[in-house]
Amino acid sequence: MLKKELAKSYAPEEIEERWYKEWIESGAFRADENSDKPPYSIVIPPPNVTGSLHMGHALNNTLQDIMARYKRMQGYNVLWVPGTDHAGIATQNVVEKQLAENKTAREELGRELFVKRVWEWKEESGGVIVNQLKKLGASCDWSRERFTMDEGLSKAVRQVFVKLYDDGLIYKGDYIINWCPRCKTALSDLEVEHQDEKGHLYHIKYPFADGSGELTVATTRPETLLGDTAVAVNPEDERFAKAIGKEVLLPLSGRKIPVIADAHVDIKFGTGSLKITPAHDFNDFEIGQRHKLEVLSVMDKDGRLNENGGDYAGMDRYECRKRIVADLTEGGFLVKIEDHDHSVGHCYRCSTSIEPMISKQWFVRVKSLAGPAMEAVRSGKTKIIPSQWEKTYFEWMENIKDWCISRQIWWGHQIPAWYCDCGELIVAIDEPGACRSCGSSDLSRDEDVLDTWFSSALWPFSTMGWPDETKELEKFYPTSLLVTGFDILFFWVARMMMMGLKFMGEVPFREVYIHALVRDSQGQKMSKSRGNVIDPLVIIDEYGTDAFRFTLAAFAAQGRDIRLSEDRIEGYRNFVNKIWNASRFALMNLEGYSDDGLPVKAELDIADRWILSRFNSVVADVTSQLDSYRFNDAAASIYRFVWHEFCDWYIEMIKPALYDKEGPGRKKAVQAVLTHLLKSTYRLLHPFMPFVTEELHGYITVGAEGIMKCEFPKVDKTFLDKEAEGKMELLMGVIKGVRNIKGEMGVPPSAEVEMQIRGGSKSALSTISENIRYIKALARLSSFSFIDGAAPEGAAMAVVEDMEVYVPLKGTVDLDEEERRLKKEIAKVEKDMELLNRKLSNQDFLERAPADVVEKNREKLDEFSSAKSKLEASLERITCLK
RNA sequence: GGGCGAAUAGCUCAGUUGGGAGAGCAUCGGCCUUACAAGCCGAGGGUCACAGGUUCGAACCCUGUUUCGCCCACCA
Repeated sequence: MLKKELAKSYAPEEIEERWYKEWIESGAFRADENSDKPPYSIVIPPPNVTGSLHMGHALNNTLQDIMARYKRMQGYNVLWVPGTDHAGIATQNVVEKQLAENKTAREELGRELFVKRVWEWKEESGGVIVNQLKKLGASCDWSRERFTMDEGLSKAVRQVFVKLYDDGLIYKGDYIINWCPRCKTALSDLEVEHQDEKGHLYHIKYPFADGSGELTVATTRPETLLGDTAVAVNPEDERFAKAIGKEVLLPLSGRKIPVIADAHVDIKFGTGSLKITPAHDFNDFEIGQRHKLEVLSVMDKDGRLNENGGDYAGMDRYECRKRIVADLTEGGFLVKIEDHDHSVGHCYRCSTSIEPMISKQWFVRVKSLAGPAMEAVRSGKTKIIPSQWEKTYFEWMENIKDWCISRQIWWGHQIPAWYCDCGELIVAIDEPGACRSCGSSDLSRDEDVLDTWFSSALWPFSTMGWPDETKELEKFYPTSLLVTGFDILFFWVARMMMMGLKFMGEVPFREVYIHALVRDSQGQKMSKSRGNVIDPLVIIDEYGTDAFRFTLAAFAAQGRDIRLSEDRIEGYRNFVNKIWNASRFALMNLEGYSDDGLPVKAELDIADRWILSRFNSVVADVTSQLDSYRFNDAAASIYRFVWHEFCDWYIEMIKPALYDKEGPGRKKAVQAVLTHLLKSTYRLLHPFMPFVTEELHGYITVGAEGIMKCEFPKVDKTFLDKEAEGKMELLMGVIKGVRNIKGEMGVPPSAEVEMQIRGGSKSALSTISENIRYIKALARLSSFSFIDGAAPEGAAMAVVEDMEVYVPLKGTVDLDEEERRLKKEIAKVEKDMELLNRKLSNQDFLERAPADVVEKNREKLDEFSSAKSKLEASLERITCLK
């Protein structure tokens, strides 16, 4: 029997830990690859192993968990694959920092030892975020946890690389790339973050070699001057028509370089002539290609001037800039320096200014992969939600550039390419024993590793065992849903689309839900490097996981950033407590009750019919809201129902029955409805608040299985009851009318008053008399009567539908107060009437608006006008009494 | 330079085919009414950024403006 006493308020810590452990032990999260239930699969966006849970993760994983739990309860065979990403540069940086603290460096350790060291770090500290996800309640199938550098996933990476290479989609070559002088590696275009910086525009004279004057160029980067191999002007620019084809002398060096014409040069910008440094600027590189200019590199991998830098060799790039400017000034070459704001690229991992450099790198030719990836979205094979992101996706895909995939770091998937002294390049899945050309066994492997996102791109199928043909792939690929932030739409989503289609011949996911970013109070993205992070774990400690999760869901409106407010979290913490206490109340009143399910309809009272109707209507709402990823709407629907319908009204209405004041039959019926509703509400809430619902569910269902084995509530249309809802509206209206009078007239809520009702339709009156006990209890009445004839003297009055509700306050009634109150009510009604009158006297409205709209407005006007005359009559009587 | 989004109550935000403006928090007044003071009852509070347009009717659709945010882009 149910006889447990709950604590007075909900204390999350112990309960959360206990239940998570229980779920893991019972295998509740495990997907069954042999089950014939319909599959539903999600792969987690793998957090960096270096990471710790931030708000973005919390939101992302809460939404995934809501869907996973929802679908599981709906009877799907749910697979949620968890795992982490090796995060090449980020992880390497972490370990390098540790080495630096010990006054050593990776170069001193050597590659093998360094990589070993990173693995050790990963084994020790890499699991932090996984445990934090568990605190969040994430129902991942941990038995299938993956890491992007697991053996299986690494094999998948090599296989993909080889296939792309064999298909001519991977090539190696000398190109200008983004170089981070601190990480000492190439970066893809996406890994460069542009920021506006205040800089200068230096105007520098380049004298003509024939002594016929000079050209003045404008540059922001004078330190690259020694790498200039031309000066360009626009062919349309009449000012420089004669200069084209001449030569100029490079200042500080005297080297002769040609003046060329190229349409890229903007006539209106700067001086109209542009120095060309093909080795250190993306545009200049292209211009150089067009004009077959020499590519002269003047900088080394540290960002220092190299041997081509003459006197400046060995100097840091910024130091060099100062020196060159000084020397130009001294040599009379510097015309002027202007302030100039421009955007400068920075490394997304360490924020160092990017240096464009020529370097031999590996690239993926992505154009041919992008086509099918676009087509899949266009045709609806993959749906992006909210759909406005599709446009962004298409635009990027259409302008996609080759992807630089090699990185000059050690932590990651080493490129499966081997070189032989004979010049042969062998690309293979496994290390070749000998050169296939000359037979030499003296092969050296390419030093570079792959971009981290290369392995992430394979995640949806590599985690399921590809390239083997596994049951998992057969059952769970394509995955059902991907939940991610828009910040990695290109980095990750787009690339998964391309790779999935190429290697599986099928999209990686049916739907992609793009959620907002959780930002700080300035609207900035939260990140460790900015130091503006609010720690979700602190929030969880303070308010509990369920409250936190519910808050995130409630904030997760589509297409809008989230600025987390602690007030809201507190509010939802209170909501959790409300549910706890409603349950506590129920359990106190269920003693001796044995659950036989709902009684037959005939035994249900108006209150029961109403709340069951409301519940089923909310189930319908929540189901459709979750199906369309409107998490905030779903949260709001549940909140409103639980607090403002179930707790505020239903529980209050059934108290007398529970306190044995309405007979044993009624008590049992009420207990049954209460039990049913609580159980169903826990199930409805479980995806949002897994812990408290599981705990409470265990109290109310005796000896049953855990809540996760229960079915998510389904709409039972036979309970949808418009009649009951209409009658309840009336009853609540009367109760609110009396409460309003009390509140406004300074009568304490607990003081019992008399109520008289005058007028009203037959059906309204019978609804009231049948259910008068509810009104008596909730409005706290001492007595009640229907009256005919004259209105009572000295009574406060409220209009409810077509009735006048009087609360005689006799000696205590404050006439001035009642006069004020009535005037206020009248003013309110008049304002409403004015709007309606204006509408209804508009001929065009009457003619063109749909008939039902017109009719509705007419009815409302009638109601208001009748209410108004009643209020006015009452006001008149009050005034007479004064 | 291109694109996307936002502007609604003091604050944080909802508002899904155009049909009398909502929630939470905060504020004010009244309540320890035997689940909950993390609570209960009542109340006040908005020219829906601005200007036009479409429409019988606009927070919502169209045009323009202002402010803010984000993404992309090679203006030296």
